[in-house]
Amino acid sequence: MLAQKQVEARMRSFPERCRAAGLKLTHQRTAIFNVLACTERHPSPEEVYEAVLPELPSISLATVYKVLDLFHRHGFLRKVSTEQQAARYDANLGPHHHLLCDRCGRIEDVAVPAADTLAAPDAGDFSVSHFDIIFHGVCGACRSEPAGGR
Amino acid sequence: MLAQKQVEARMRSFPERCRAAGLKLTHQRTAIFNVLACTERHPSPEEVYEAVLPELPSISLATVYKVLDLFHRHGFLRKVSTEQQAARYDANLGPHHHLLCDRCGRIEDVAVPAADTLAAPDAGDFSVSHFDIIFHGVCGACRSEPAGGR
DNA sequence: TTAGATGCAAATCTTTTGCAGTGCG
DNA sequence: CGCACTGCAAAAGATTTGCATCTAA
Repeated sequence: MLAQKQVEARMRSFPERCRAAGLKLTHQRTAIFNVLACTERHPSPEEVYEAVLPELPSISLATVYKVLDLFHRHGFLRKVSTEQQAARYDANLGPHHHLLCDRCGRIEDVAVPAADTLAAPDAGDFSVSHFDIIFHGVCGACRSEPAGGR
Repeated sequence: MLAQKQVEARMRSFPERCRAAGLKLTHQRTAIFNVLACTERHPSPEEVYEAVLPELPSISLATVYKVLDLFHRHGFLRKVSTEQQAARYDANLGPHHHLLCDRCGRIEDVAVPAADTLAAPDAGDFSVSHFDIIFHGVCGACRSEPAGGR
């Protein structure tokens, strides 16, 4: 599952990574990162908040949101989407996947012939029905735009 | 891109599909489905609402939400996620993808060795940086549960 | 005729923002 | 000490719900 060694390695390098990124090392950030480093559960901001609450009773949910976003922007965390709250609809039921522009949010369809052969992996006790692939990138329009900036 | 023929085919079969699903055919539903059938833009509920407004000035956003959800549950539409509002975080930055239980929302990591060879497809003017695969299914815990229910 | 659908308004939830106070470097 | 960070409260969005009214079948 989640090797203890791996958790330790992630935590050990955390202060240095913050320094490298020019981020101050605070209790809140350490606690939040620790929660994420110790789990494979992919918690929501709310869940992260609840997980750090015992340790930092005065932390605010807004801080959790800010820190998660910060970590994500610095590549410390991955953001995983679940459709649960996403709400983008598509009437094209044929086999295809999506290109998502990380800059402007535009979504386009892509055919991915190679995906046909992509068998559901060893999914343990999960019974897989189908899968979606999201290719992240920057669309032509955004790429040709002057400045980037978030 | 989106062949006129395809749009027509989708719209032509719509009444029958509603009947088959035991859904009443209303102006609102037809207009909403038509918007989705004519676009590849993957609109949000809000965008769908605005698109049907000229035709049905008195439609409410709540109806759009209800109808989209209904269509999705009946398999008329795909729901595409974008992370933009999803907010599930993961500190595992290594190559892996995700299993999502459609029943309870649980997310698990999966290694997908075959995905390594999955090249970014012909993405037009999109420059792809990375991709995520979400395998949908039902987890063991949910599968062994008595009733299903939404 | 009537079960199912809509529209409205209010309630919920999630996420973001502004700002004053705090603490890391 | 100064600037970045936090906490709070309020704002802004997104989505859902209850209910009276309407309408497709």
